Amino acid sequence: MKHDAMHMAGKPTLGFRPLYRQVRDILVKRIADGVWQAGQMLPSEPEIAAELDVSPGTVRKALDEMTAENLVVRRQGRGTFVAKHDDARILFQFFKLIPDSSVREFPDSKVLNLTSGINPEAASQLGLGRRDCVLVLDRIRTLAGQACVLERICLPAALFPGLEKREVPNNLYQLYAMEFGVTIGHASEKLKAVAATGEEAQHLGVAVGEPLLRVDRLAFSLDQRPVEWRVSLCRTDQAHYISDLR
Amino acid sequence: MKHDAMHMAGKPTLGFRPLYRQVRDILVKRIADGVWQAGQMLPSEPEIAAELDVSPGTVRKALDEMTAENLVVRRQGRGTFVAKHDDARILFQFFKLIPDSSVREFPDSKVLNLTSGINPEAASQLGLGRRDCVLVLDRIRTLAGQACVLERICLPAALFPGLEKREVPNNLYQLYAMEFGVTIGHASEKLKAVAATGEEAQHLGVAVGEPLLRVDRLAFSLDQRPVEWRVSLCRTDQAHYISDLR
DNA sequence: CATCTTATATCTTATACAAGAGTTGGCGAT
DNA sequence: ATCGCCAACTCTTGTATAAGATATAAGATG
Repeated sequence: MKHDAMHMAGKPTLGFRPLYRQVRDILVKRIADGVWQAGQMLPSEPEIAAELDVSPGTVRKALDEMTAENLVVRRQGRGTFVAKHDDARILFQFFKLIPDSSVREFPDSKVLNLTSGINPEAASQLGLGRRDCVLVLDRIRTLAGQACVLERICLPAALFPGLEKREVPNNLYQLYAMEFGVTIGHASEKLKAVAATGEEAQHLGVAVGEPLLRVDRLAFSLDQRPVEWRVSLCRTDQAHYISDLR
Repeated sequence: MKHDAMHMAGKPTLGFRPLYRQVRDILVKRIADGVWQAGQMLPSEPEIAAELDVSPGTVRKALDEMTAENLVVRRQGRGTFVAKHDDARILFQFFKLIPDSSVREFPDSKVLNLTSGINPEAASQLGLGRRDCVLVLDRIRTLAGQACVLERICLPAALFPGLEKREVPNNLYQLYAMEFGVTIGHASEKLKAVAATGEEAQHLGVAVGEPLLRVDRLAFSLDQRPVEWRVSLCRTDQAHYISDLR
């Protein structure tokens, strides 16, 4: 009775999704749509199960996957909560640069520039039309008292209306989620070592030609669409980028 | 009856491990000890369950975790197999450098040097005594026809007896597993951008001072002990290092 | 104010059945 | 008699569900 979906098409296995994955999709969509907001507690597993008319174990398996993706946080005896980008664990999910000889810390930011306009290269990266409006934010970040990262962040203007006229906070991904309903789910980064150009060197306080770590990041929202393109140039003389291979 | 372990100590919760995790530990140990070798098929879930006197679902949950850690590979209808380092998926688990404009490929290697002796710095990284013997392997790797990576690999000599007198293959982690019973479970890498020194520049065919990506990797065996320290210097003018953030 | 009870959340374990993948053996055509 | 095909069998992992254990916090109780 529960497997009607798989028998609708001609071939049973084509287009079939397990029940727990369908449940997962429903729950993810609710978070993406802001029905359940960051930090908020979800209904209990039995409640969700009753509402969707599945067994609690199936809901649980859906939440297992979402936990593995850092989308929700579970606490036994308390409940299940939508992951928030200011939790210590989630904060460093997307910030991989740490000082060589001290504990992990979150950097300060100073905005250099914030404009909007046509930008074919960024539009292409973000999967937009060549003439779609793109927001471009330049800023410099400070780690352990030293100017350390110079970055350019490109966003689809359509998704972030009014961002230009706003005070830009340090924690961008929290802003995206709270004010614009855009939750970053994952990102893929490409790293290179490059030589500092004149302007870059000046901003970071290093000599021209000095090696910098160039991090090219494309970040995706919960519905798997690219929503941020970011290129960061990092001094790595007193810090390093960490990557865990499992 | 199954929870005796938790009642032995004063506090119930201290030192208590769920049954499925105990099963996981047993299975991991069997792989680590070579009882089940790379590529080999494990007994079926019901068989393992009967042998350990737990329910199949418990074995299954243990294998779920091991699958997530890339330790085993499951194939519906076929069986569960110990992960092998020449499977396409596992191969690139530990090799993150890919050419800018072509498909992923695995590099060739040419050994420059292989020695053994005292090396306090490497010994410290590997958690050995300062005077324990360390193997040091220098080699250069070629990607898409271009000398691309210059790396130094340090190993505890005690774990790899006779490695010095042996032909060193391209795929080291497969060698560790097959010939020395050492399976790499995970690794943590620290990345920096550095300037090429004279010798480095010569080996890689770049100018002195050219930016290189320096990857400092510590790799751990299944029992969580560091067994390989590797520093790789990479040209990134035609390749990049990828990192997925989830 | 400390302790116990209770309600409710997640966590663990168990069981039944479905789906995928070889293997085997029957059966007909050649 | 032999080859090829296909159905049935049997083994595997995958999915769905349910019941009891454990953890947490709030309220009752002394």
